[in-house]
Amino acid sequence: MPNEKDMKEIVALCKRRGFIFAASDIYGGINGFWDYGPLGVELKNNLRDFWWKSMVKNPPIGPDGHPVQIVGVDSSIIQNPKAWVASGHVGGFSDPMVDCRETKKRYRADHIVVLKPKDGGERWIAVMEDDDDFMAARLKKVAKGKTGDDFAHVLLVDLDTSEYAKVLAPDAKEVGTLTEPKEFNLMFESHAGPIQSDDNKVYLRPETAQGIFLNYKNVLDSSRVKMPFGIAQIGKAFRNEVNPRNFIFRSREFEQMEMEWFCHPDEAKTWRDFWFEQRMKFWEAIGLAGSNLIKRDHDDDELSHYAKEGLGTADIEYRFPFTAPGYGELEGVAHRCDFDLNAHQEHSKTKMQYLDTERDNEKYIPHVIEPAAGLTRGVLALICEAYTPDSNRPSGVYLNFDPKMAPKKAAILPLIAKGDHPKVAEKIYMDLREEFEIDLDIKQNIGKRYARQDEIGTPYCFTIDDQTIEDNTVTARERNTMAQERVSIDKLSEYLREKLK
RNA sequence: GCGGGUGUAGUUCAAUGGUAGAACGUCAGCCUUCCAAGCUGAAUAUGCCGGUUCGAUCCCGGUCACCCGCUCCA
Repeated sequence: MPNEKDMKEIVALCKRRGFIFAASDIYGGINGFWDYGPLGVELKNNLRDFWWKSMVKNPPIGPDGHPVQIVGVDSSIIQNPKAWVASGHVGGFSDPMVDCRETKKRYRADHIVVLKPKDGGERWIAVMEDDDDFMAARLKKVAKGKTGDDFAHVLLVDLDTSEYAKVLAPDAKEVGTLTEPKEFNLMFESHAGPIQSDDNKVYLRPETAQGIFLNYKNVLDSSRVKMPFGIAQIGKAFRNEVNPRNFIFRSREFEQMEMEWFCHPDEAKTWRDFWFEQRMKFWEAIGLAGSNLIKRDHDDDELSHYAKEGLGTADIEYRFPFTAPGYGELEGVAHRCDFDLNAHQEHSKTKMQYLDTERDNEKYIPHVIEPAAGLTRGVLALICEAYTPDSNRPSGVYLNFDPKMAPKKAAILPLIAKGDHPKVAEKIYMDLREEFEIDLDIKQNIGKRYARQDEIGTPYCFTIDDQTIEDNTVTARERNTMAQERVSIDKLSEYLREKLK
């Protein structure tokens, strides 16, 4: 299947050409961490800068026909731990899990209900919470037709672990196979200061959003922003994922691009719809168009703690090779209500109310619409989308990056490594590199060099030949079609500028 | 965290209880007027730790990493 996008080959290409390496490769790697190589960092920066431009520097026109207002921040990765208590991450970002020694299955301890026979029977039957079908089937099988009413219902987490010996696990045949609950804390911990104790325990942020909420008041007091407005941030975030998988898709250290849009509660729906549409346009503008990009609304039972009320969350998902025919999340647009500002107001005793002079001096805590995108997931989507096997060209594959995203915009290639060609090439290179990311490649035959540029997704190659010496034109070779045209040397900047729009 | 699989050069693959090979890629030189051409040469590998053995890349144990399936995934 020559035209299938094979994840193994994509990963190999990423390493071979310097996009993405396993972190600490020479020590055998480390699970859940990846490094960006010379081309990977260019690609990531291009995506990052395009996001910043489309949010902060040149934000879209709002529904009322006027440009919206968004400012940026860059907050610390480590915050006062109270911030994570207030945000709900200390309490809610960890789950107690139990394993079954017999069946090797794992369950959320707080989702298991234990049925204690009212007649004093010694076998306590564990079932999934809120799953009546499962309970009925289970009781039919192991309790001879008794019903739920014949039992006292107790949460597993409320049992003493010494009582686990009586518990029959949900899929087990024998009692007493459940392990003690283990905490799965998804937040990385460290210590601020050289002496480790509980007193100076700190967390590496699991999302960049809280750094925005913590600075909401500072920004409001210093920046002359008015409701509605946004605060944007790009940065690293850390999660102790149980099981990092799928290359850089689920890693323990990753990068987010988040914008918190503050607005009057009555306008939340308008802005939620507006931002979702804008975010779709963003990804489409850099090449993720078509059926590989979809919208998906979250089901009620998967909503975050902050989004249970309100309008919920809608994801923008991309069909990665490893999720196909399904999709994987690229970005979520959530209605966080006033959850975060309320929580911080309560915990920090700092007033988060906004005095809206344009609404008759109404005081309110604004609602938040949050478009939160994965930068590193975006990079992966761009690579997967661009990866194009093509048996008709020497490289066998090329990366069809949108020119705006391509790590190198053009390569300058003297046809022959001798005579005047290299001199002219170097001059063109020096001129163009002031404005664009440019490769200068002199050695080896021209076919090899075209092929190499195809593999790293360089959209244009400018080749210097004898005619160049006579009339100051070069051949411009286009990556996708391999078509060539002659362009005047003094028009090359303009040529690239036009193509990169 | 569980189960299964895989670890040999940058990549894709060979081979072997006793000197680890190839192709492509990379680098250098020659050649070359437009798509990995040709010639010459070079560098680079048995994931890591331990055991058995005279000798282990090969057998065994552990570990790490990756892949698949569960589980999990604010």
